[in-house]
Amino acid sequence: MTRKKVSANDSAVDLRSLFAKNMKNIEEYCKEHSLKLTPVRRKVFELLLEEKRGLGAYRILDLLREAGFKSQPPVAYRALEFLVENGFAHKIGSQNSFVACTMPGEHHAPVFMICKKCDSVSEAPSSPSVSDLSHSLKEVGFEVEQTRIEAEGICSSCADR
Amino acid sequence: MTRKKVSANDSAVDLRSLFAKNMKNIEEYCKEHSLKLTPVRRKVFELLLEEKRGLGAYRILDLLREAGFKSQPPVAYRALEFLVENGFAHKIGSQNSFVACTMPGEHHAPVFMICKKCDSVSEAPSSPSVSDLSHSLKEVGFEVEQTRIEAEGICSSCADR
DNA sequence: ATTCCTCTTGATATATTATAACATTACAGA
DNA sequence: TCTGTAATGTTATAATATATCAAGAGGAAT
Repeated sequence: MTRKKVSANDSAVDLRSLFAKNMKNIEEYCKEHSLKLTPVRRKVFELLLEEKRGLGAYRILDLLREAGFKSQPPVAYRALEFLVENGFAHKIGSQNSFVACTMPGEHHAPVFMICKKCDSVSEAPSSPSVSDLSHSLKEVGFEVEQTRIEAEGICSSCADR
Repeated sequence: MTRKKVSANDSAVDLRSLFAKNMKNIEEYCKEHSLKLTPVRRKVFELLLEEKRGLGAYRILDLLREAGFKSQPPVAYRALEFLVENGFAHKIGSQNSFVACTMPGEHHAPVFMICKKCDSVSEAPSSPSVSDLSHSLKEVGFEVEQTRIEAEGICSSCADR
């Protein structure tokens, strides 16, 4: 199995275009569903996209202020609430932090991989085992509406080192 | 399939004996591993056992006080830390609450069923789909050390109503 | 039994995370 | 333009969690 070598520059380009793509996704989605992607909301989403770790609400608040918004806590929480409600972001329960979601609006059962070394949080491609889980819980009489899975461990880049 | 009718009284008996069994389990486990099940720790575990919902640290603190302990927040958090570290309790990330675990010390991948109606939190018998999950994450390069799964939905008693 | 060490608890203060409540502004539709 | 709804601004405070240092309790080594 040969693999093309990726230079740092290439990956920077990748990141930028990925960023643009995500931004575009959310814009379109909001237009289609008549949701208002206001400046604060957009900025918070940007901040989440730019950071591979989860961001706490107060960290976001700081970043908003650095970006010129003169915000108080509720501003950050409201923006996060909007993003989470509409599926643009997820809350990571185990660390009270937030991450961007790249599949706006798609009702999916997120699986998060949280690296103990570098704190990165990434969303796994949703796996069939999740629906297996719902089925097996149904057999115990529990009707699943939503699942949230957080896996702690070591991410591939940290394992490589 | 015939089913024996269970009276309220029977189930109360069941609950009491289950309680005793769990208490005994943890006592034995502590003895075997030379862990100190001090009065506060024991009481907190009792409180968790008695409550089917998750208990917040400050709720526990109140209950400790009602029980005659003159405790400050760190006391509750320390006891909870002890219980969680040793596998006697779990923290429910999505609600910052704690529940008793009935399989002391056994290294398992807990699955919680959280009822939206009655707030009950119960631990599901661990299902094979969880190890499937670990495998599929391994294929993405992530080495899972621990998983925490929280499923929200409707429990069987609430569904019956 | 005394000393020493370690673990646990006591107590105070403070950090961090989150929301309640109400005033103001923005903006779409009648 | 009026008017209603949604969004933001602002202040205050609630809820959750930890840092720090002092004091006590109990085991094990001498």
